[in-house]
Amino acid sequence: MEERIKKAIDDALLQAGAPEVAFALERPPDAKFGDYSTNAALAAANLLGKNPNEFAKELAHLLKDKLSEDAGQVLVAGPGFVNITLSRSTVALAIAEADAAGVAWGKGNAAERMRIIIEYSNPNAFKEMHVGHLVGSVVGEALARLIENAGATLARATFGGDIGPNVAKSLWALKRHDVSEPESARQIGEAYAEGSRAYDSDPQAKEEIDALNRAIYAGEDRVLMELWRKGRAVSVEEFRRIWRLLGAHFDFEFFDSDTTEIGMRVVRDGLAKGIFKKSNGAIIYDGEAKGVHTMVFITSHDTPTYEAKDIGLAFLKEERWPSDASLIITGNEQIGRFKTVLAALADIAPLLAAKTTHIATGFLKLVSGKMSSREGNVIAAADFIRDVTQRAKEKNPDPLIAEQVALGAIIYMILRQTPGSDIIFDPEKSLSLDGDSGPYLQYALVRARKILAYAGGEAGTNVPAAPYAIERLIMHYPEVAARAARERAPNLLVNYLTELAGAWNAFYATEQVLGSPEETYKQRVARAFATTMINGLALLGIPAPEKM
RNA sequence: GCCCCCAUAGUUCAAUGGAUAGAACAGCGGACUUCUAAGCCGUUGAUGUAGGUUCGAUUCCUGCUGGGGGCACCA
Repeated sequence: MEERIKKAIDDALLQAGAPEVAFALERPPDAKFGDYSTNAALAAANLLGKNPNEFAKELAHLLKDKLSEDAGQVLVAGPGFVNITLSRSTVALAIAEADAAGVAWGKGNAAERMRIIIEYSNPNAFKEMHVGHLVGSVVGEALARLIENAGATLARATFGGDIGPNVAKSLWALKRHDVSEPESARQIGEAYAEGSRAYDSDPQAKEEIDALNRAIYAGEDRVLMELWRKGRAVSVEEFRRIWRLLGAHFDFEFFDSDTTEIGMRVVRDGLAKGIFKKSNGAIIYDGEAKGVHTMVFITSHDTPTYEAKDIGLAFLKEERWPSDASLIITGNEQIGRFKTVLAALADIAPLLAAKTTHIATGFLKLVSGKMSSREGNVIAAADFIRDVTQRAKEKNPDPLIAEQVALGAIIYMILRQTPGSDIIFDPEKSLSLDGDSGPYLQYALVRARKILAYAGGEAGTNVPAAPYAIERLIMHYPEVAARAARERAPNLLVNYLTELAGAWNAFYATEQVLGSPEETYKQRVARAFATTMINGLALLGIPAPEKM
């Protein structure tokens, strides 16, 4: 639909003597302005030095003609917007299309020939996954699904930390307590906190931990490496459990230890070419000239920093899964770090750097302040999910439904905001199960499903004279899904689905479906709504319960 | 000290340079003998500050105030 209208506007502009004007075509802020609105006349009149209102009238006239039976009304409003209200039959056709398309409803082709690799979640083994880590997993998975829905061929990657000083801290404390068989992510996480405190307060511990770190890189101490392998396995098992809950899965699980060798090699090679330089025994990238932070890539102890590993990973990804674009999703505290890494990569491999994009997610913060695993005021991801599930059980004791509702609430909370901005939540009040929330969307769907369970017979006859508000919203779904993918902004889809659920709930409250004169048509609307909601929730990773 | 980000209602969030700045929660007030009240309807209430660009600024630019993040051997 959107494409047809765009084409008509292009043609009309050409005919009016204003070809190639950039314009916006959007859903107007208020339904009374119609189904589509364009500023084309404003833009063109500006360029031609004409009166916007008069030009808009001319354009509206031409458009009405070109759209023929699609257009019910084409009107000029405000400073010179051209507003298009579709005809009854065109809206009904869109609803029939949504109904018939099923799971294919809303699939796009904008990214059809693209191979895209997306990296997210990036947990640290030897630390417990806390609620903050949910953000990257949830945002990454939603983006992955949106981009896939836009037609791209996608690979999901995650880059886990399994080597480096933080690992040494955890192992140091485990050794201290003579643990040789770590049993839980919690135990390992607590060991990390202990090692971390000792590192900061006890000089002798610091020395031991630093030595341990080098020993892990060297990999020659068999007892130590055995403990490392076991601890890592326990951590990874926990990550996978949480990924499963969130519906995330990865084609590639990379680890630090996979990237150290190639990262070191590339950086040393860059040193020879003058891209990096030596400073106090370390190999650094001097970012001054490019306006980025100067950072160490290889330490004076000849161990790689995360920066060198990121460089190594970029090459490793390219080797394993060549792509047209590479997306890396991390917390926004890493923005500065990635500017340096990408600046360095641009010097080493310009093409690789050009197709790599860093996307920052917001930080999840407590009302009381920020969480820190060393200070121990963290909420473990697993505990958090369990607590919210518990609260959901107060309304519905069914364990499966409670879990679906809880995950819906958590994912919604994370995805509803503009990407990159911090998320603040109050663990006391916890998070919302009503109003603007995941369960609000789920509940609207469940009500539609209930009607459809009762309904039967063929649908689509008895079309009421004027479209319902819900119909006019449903038909915009493919455009919203496409835009959310293009702008890497799942919140656009969240906002839309919330509005959609509200329109459905209003419809539900005022319109009897079963037994009404327009029953068969209303059933079709209900099915089109359910299809849209199911597909939309799936893109976000929010479960779609059968009952609530 | 330098770099980046942010500031919208009591609170948590929206708003490709465009139309009367939208929701939700909290508050206040309603409806309902009907397909599930995690719902529906009504209502009170906001762009930090001073300028600039523009036909038009929450949006772009500059100063100020306030907050967050980052800045060589941590991730």
